[in-house]
Amino acid sequence: MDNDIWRWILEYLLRSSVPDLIIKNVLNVLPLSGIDSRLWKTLALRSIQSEAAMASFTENLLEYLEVVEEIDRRNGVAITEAMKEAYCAVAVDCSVRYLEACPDKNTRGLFDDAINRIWRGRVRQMVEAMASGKRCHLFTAELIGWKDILESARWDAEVCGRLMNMNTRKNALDKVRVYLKETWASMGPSFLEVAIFSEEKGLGSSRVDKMGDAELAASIPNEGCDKGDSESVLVFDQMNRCKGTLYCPTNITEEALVVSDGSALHNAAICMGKAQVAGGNQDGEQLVERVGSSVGRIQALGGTDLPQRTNGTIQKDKLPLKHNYAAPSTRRGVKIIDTEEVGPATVCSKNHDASNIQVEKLRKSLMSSSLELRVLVKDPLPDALHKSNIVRSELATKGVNHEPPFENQSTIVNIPEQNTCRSIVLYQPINDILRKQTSVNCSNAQRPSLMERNSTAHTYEWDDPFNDLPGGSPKKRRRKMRWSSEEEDALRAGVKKFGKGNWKPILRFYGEIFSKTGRTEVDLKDKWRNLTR
DNA sequence: GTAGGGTTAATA
DNA sequence: TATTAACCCTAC
Repeated sequence: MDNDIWRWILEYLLRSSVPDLIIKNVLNVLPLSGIDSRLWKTLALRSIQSEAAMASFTENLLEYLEVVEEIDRRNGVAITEAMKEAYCAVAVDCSVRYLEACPDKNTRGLFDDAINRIWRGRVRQMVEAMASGKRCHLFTAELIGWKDILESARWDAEVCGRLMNMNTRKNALDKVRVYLKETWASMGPSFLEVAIFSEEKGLGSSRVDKMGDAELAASIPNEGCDKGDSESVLVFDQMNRCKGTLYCPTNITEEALVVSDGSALHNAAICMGKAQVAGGNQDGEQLVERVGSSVGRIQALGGTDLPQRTNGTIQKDKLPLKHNYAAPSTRRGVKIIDTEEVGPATVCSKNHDASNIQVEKLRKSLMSSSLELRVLVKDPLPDALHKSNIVRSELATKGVNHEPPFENQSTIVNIPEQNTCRSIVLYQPINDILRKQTSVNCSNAQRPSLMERNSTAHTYEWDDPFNDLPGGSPKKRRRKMRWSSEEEDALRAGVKKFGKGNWKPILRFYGEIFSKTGRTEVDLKDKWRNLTR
């Protein structure tokens, strides 16, 4: 199956409310190669959401937040206050819980361990990183303040008592919820949802071409303020459900945009006027690479801040490179679809071939993909359960993750039962199930003796004159390239972040460093073996 | 994609 | 010459 399709499906599932167990099974069978940073971030956020849904945080969540922070930092995305606060609150809760579990001063070994892991480990590393000139956006004065408080709780009974009386879990839950809501909104909907929506609305299909101004205009809900001096922008929630039309009270009345990409909303891409959209071309039919603006702000439905441009200039380089902008010719608007793959973004007011190609590709691939998924992924719920909403609701009450969308959940902290489905383990080494199956299926396979010489490992050096001989000539052996300290540091950091054995994600994450010397994931594995010998 | 054994070349 | 690091190959 096309890697694009896998990514679209995975992103869609991660953004949906399907049970974690299904997602875990999908992750087990999906080829995780080619996962981009946005998808890693989505995976991390889903993991955070799963933990939050359980109303009980583990230190994994700190790891997830650190991963997201690094991804955001590398992509130039600002680290929000909500994220910093969530990190701090979770760190506090993950410490204080042991204080509650072992109130007796003589049995606080677990609390001491937590202090060592979190505050003398993670937080201290941040301090050291800052001291060495590195930027660590999760580091805050509040964090240091809590470090001192928690340290003093080890010997100060009064501080200890105060901490035990605090509801640190609810505070952490609240902070994480705020962070998630904000971040999901800023990321916008998944590509699949955008594609499906645009198909339903006719914006991404050829149907648009056949629609006239009036018909297309009628398809867009008009709610809110007076249209007279306003500009309409379709507003979508984080699940890409249309929330209605937003009329921007500006003086610019040329053309409004139909924006269905939340990330574009977040990253400021509301552009008014053909000439401005097209970068100066008055008929609006010119291709434009990137558009975006963050001049002024308007409040979108659902509380999302919608960056808005209010003057005649277009700021470029505000949006990611790979966006496709397609505008129906007959409607004053531009539809923005994040395809991740279409290369330099284009604004097409006459037609939207690029997005149509993507949607068509998706549609066709999904036909086969669904069959493949059915084969590969075994739904943990029996068919009978799928058919019974009553049983489903019963499961939901038992915490089998049929919870409502996160933003609709109560803020009351309910501790679920112990036997409920735990959160997804982020970056879990793939496929225990398949590995087991493979080992069973191949149990009778003939394996060479360990003492037998590996006759296939003969290779020839680069300069071997026989290397160029046609017809099965031996493969060239690469020149030896010694590992630099930068590479070694990146590898160590990668193993710490992603875990040993996840060489591909590490390679991709530190691609800037490893690509200089052309390292492969096997090289990383071999080097780690050398480092740990 | 990863693990692990084997090969090769550089170095002490 | 022994050791080590880097690279290769194959099974799973």
